Amino acid sequence: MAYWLMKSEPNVNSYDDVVARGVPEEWHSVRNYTARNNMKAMQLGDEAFFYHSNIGKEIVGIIKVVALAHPDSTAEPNENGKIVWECVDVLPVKKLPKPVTLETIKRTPELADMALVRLSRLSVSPVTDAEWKLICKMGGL
DNA sequence: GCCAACGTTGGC
DNA sequence: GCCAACGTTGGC
Repeated sequence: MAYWLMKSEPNVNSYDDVVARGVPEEWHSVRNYTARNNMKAMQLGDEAFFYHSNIGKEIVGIIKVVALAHPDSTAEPNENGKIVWECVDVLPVKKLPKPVTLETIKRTPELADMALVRLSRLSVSPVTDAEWKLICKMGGL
């Protein structure tokens, strides 16, 4: 069981939007190979932090992987007729009672080296067990 | 709105 | 295969 962090712009798809729909949904529109590869490495039941980029800049909840990587329904085939972009399907698990902000993460020595901080443009990144546990605790879980 | 970081593209 | 130019992401 591995842990991840997935970014979304809350004005496009917020955690509350996902909860309100209440059905599994594709984590579509990722167009970066590293992020895609991270999704291909995900297993059923893996959990991920849901991070609001641009607005809020904080981890607001937890989602889980309910379908392994499959072709992204929003992707166009390339010149060889292949769809290279894939995504997993996710469901919300629970909201963090206290969102953990990027600022807090940067100020916390144990978290300052997270992929979220080091690779700020990567929209799907790995989270270590230690980072996961600490953020859950800081988030009030 | 600016800019740093980084990925992609295309000329050579 | 290198590198300059350009585009995008996302924090500030």
